[in-house]
Amino acid sequence: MKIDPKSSADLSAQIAQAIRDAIVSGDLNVDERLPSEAELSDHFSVSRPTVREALKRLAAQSLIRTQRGASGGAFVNRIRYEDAYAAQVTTATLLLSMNAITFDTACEARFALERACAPLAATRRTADHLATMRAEIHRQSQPGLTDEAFCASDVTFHRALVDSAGNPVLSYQLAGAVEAMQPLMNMITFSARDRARIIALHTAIADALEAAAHQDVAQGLSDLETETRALANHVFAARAARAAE
Amino acid sequence: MKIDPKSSADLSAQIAQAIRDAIVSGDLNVDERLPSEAELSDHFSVSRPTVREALKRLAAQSLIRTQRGASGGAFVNRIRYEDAYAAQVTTATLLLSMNAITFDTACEARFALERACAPLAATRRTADHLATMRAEIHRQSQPGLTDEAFCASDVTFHRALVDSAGNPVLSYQLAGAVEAMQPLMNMITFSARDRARIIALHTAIADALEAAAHQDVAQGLSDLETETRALANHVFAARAARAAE
DNA sequence: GTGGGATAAATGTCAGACAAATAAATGTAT
DNA sequence: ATACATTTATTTGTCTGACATTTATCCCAC
Repeated sequence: MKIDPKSSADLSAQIAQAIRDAIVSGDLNVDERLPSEAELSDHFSVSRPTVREALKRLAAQSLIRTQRGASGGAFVNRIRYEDAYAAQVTTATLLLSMNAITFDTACEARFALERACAPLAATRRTADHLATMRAEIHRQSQPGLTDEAFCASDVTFHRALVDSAGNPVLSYQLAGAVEAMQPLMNMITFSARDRARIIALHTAIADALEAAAHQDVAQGLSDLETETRALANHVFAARAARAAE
Repeated sequence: MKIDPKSSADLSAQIAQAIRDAIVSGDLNVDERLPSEAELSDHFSVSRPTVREALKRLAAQSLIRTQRGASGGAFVNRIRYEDAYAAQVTTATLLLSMNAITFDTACEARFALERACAPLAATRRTADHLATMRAEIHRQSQPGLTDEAFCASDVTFHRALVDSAGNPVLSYQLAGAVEAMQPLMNMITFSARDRARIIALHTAIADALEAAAHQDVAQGLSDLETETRALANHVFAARAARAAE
């Protein structure tokens, strides 16, 4: 574990990179304890605050955790599904909110990914998944539901669909796409007619999933994509026109 | 921007979260300058090293960048596609290497996602994408190619396929799945017969893409998935048997 | 043997200082 | 007046040393 003395980058960044490399390459195993901050500062010939900044960088990426007290220290984290999921959602949200990508692009990706789940979901969906989806459809059809509650239910519905594919990698990739879009979806006002159409499509998807007809699931998702993009583009166009006045 | 004085968590973690919230919620805009470290330590009533640890946490997530000198400071970063991509690859690699998910699961997800690209790719692929794919197929058929070079070419081939869908979100999600699997793929020894089968499938996929026959592209990918999983499982089973001796 | 306190080790936090980089203000010469 | 060099102020980067807090472990009295 070494750093380049003539690099111009921050020492804490270099040290963080050196430790990160050691973890990724397997030189440091899961749950292994790193040297103490004092030992690290000795090893790299820097002060303890500098080492600490490096460790905090790694902690921010969930690569290590720290424990206080005797026999405490920094330990290599086993990356958990939840950590990856949370990071994915944060990154995807920021990508979208900072306009690095458009709503249409995100929407297209989201439904393409969901369609990718359809064949697996048709095989593996359990009664539990179907029950969740039916329950959300019921919730969505209740009058007096706010737009935000409608969106939240929509997210739950789609998460159940994705989870029913039984592949955690797909679940966490999708989570980023779906949850990241929620702030934008929340800007949409759903008329009664819009909701009825969406609920009809949800029902068609649930029915197809129950019948294990994966092509029908995919078709339902495609129809829903068309519907969603039309709705969103309408809203954003109106918003842009109002802003131009 | 406030922190909870009676929370037991590290101050630097709380401060990082407070600033992160301000960024995600839009209170701090892209390229906006944060208060100086001295001002922040005043505001939160903590020392400057503590504030610095918080800022390093955010820097590790590419949420801010820092500049030295007068009129320097910490600025809110616009999340770039490359940053998200790099983070995605790191996370996916660690998830895989730490055995939180199996090779089969990752493989299944990868090909499901690639199939999701097929319809879009069939519409949007350019001559450039096709040329890249043909070139890689040619490289793969050269004798004397090492297994690692074969794998690297395989990755390039698949990246061209995904990029041809023309959706950056799909590209970066796939990058994680494909590149994360490379260390494991590198463990595989490809016999001449294996390579011939894979090259034939690659050719079929490229042909289908050129003909804009998206269902054939999907079918080719499915066949390739079967082939890859059989190969990998054979290798890992042999490896496990040898380890058990 | 068990309980409890002392002890040591480690991280968390603080204060103050200096170094280095950088932009703006200032001064100077042409 | 302009162009260039110099100074100055601001801000991050790093260091030193200290104290606070948490926690495992050892030791001793009971």
